[in-house]
Amino acid sequence: MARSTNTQFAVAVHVLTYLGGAEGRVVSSDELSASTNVNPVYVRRVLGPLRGAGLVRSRPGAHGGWELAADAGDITLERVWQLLQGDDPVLGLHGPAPECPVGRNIQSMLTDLDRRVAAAVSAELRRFTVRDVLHGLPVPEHGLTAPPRDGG
Amino acid sequence: MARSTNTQFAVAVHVLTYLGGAEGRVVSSDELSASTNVNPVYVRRVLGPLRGAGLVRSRPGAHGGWELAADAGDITLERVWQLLQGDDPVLGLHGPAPECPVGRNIQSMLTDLDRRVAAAVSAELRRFTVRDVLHGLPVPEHGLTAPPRDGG
DNA sequence: GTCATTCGTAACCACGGCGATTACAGATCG
DNA sequence: CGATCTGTAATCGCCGTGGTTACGAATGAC
Repeated sequence: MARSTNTQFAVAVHVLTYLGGAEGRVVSSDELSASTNVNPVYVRRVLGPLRGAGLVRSRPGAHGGWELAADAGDITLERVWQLLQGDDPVLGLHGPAPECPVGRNIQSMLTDLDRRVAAAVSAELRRFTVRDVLHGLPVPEHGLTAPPRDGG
Repeated sequence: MARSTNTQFAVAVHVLTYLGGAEGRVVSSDELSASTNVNPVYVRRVLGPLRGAGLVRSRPGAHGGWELAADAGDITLERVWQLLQGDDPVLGLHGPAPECPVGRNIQSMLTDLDRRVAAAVSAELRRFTVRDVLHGLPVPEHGLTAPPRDGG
């Protein structure tokens, strides 16, 4: 499934926010490493997909480093999540006995359920951008109060 | 954080659904193991917290086994999730440099964000019960379409 | 009472993911 | 040229997950 002890998303959001606060200054992965407290190599590894998606730019060589390639207000956390977690299951699935029809049916239900939960996570993350993290998350209007169940 | 390759939730839902379809019959962990394709010891380990919460009953000895202790329509998947995943972070957090004020601020933002996402997951899972998994998940009314962002 | 069955739980092991670390090639600037 | 910084591969240790074994206790059949 997606993560457990996977810190890529947290590191990515941290770095993006840091860059958003650096106002165009080019920041080395060493400096980013100092703030995130993770290895500079790991920082570059995490930032790779973000660069591929055009969220950040990097420049090698002396006085090189990283900077945002888009407005902080245009980078949703959903985008970051999707780039780093891809389509990994959120809930975690198992591999039921294929010869058991009951098991196979439950498996397809769980897969469907996972899709819905992943969509809920995406929807929540879509509400926030790097700018929000930088300036403080907006007060929640929904998301902490839950709708009633369907099947009740 | 919560899980990555953690299958406890999936196994639990599988077993609860299986028991819900067994209509009061007492089912051994060996039989549950055969359907879920995981070890019977692991089945019992996963079921432990559910028994503690009164969702299932177990009886040792000959002809012993497991049965539901509540109506399948009263067991929400949110309850199962909370019992097994507890308050583990959903997004996965890192440990930023404590001496960096920027880092500490971002950390608190990420913790807040994780709470919201966890609430969104809970809200989605609250819509479904074991009965829903048994009879088929209801058609989604919301959850696959996302609300607009706050901070835009 | 005796024995087979099943849960309860602890102990130990193997596998795999995560992130640190090292190493080295390529790019860039003074 | 030399210093700096990215890009990337290779390797390592740690830890969570789940499998496996083992043994005690509870229950029912006989």
